[in-house]
Amino acid sequence: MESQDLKKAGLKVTLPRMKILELLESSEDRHLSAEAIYRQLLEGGEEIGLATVYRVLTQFEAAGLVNRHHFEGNQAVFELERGRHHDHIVCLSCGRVDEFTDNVIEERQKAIAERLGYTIKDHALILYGECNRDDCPGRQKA
Amino acid sequence: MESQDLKKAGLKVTLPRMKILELLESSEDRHLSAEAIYRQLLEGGEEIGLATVYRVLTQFEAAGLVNRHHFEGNQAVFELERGRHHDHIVCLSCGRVDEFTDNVIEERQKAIAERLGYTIKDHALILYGECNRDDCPGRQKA
DNA sequence: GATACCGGTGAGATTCTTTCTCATATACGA
DNA sequence: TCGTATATGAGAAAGAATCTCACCGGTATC
Repeated sequence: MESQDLKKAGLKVTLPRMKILELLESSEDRHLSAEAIYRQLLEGGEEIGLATVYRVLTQFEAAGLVNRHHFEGNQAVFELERGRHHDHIVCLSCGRVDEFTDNVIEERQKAIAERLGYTIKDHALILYGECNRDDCPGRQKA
Repeated sequence: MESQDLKKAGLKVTLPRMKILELLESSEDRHLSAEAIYRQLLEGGEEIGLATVYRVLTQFEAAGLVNRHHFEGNQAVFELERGRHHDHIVCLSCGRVDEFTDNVIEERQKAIAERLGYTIKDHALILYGECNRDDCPGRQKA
């Protein structure tokens, strides 16, 4: 029930917000750019402006409903916050994104920040590589 | 002798390239945006266009002379490659950047990539926080 | 039930960073 | 020194994200 999420976040339940939230929840690809969301909404017959998509996503981010990532490339991507922190590994050839967590790394990060005199607020750990999927264009046919 | 570096990188020794390289080597702040470099060149009386700064930095990056980072904020920053890989911790209040390395993290990253079926090409690990310097605007006077 | 209010929206303009275009200037081997 | 390929500078252009502002739709008020 997405409308609950919106109300909980202190946001009015409006059609664009609902549609965007639905799309984020149902999309196979968990990491979507604002443009991609906009396009899919148009294809779905919705009359939602790009400005609204950006606005809503920014509100969602502020409300903690989504996370914004800046992977390689120009546009930011958004993913639904699902309560489990994770980092990302991105295929440079096909754009595929996998998620992972590593407690050892998390602990080391905290220790490093403390040692250097920082109060850590956030972190970005992104690995870039080539994946081994058959349909990845970067893959040499074996 | 910067001109050696340029020749080694297969780049013609031109005035803009020399000046930009010198600036990167002598700057107190190791992480400079293209704009910042451009401004400092102008202040130094050089007649170098912004387009040239971007072009040269991109060439330097391709030649492995500099690294490009996308920290929080809109502009990329560039730093001279000094042969020692390191990650970054950035103060969200004052923009200060510190560098660190952690072999444990590096090893874990490799293991994770392998486990997920990726050949790792690069990685970005950036910690964001508040530093404890006296002159940091984010600091509460103690 | 009519009306005033207020946040939300869409379209386009705007900003900002970065890249591109192209005429001119420069480096460097012959 | 000359010739040619390459580099440069200025401005135009592209691309992402934000801002402006008139309009629209609920909601509250009477």
